Amino acid sequence: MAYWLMKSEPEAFGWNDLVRDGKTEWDGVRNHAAANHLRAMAVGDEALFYHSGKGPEAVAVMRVSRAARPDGSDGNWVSVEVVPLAPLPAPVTLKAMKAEPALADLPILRQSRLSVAPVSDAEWKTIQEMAHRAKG
DNA sequence: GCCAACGTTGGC
DNA sequence: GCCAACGTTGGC
Repeated sequence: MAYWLMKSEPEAFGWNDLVRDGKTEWDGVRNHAAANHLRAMAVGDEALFYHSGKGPEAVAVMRVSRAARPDGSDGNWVSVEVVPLAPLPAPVTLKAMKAEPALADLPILRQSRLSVAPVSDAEWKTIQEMAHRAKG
């Protein structure tokens, strides 16, 4: 199973919206690198829901419930379906991630505009631990 | 094929 | 609100 991180502006579509809807089509990705990550997702993979914009932070975990398929737009863009799993015990802020040496290679820290990115097993574990620690 | 101009995203 | 990073477009 692979891990991912997916960004959305909460004003447009946030974690609460996903919980309310029960599932969502993760579409609108118009960046080839990010789209390739969507294509690499398998059902059962888990992804951090990351709120971009003001006070950027990872807030929850969701699960990929359907692999990538064409999203119906022009071109070869794809979407996946995701379902909510659970909120993190406490949000993990971008600031905290930047301050954590174990996350130095996290793709979103190296390329802030990448909206869908892989997270390694070790990085995932680190972020989970940070979330538990932040809860206190 | 190169590069300047422009638009978008996202952090601060 | 501003700016940096990045991608795309269009002129040459």
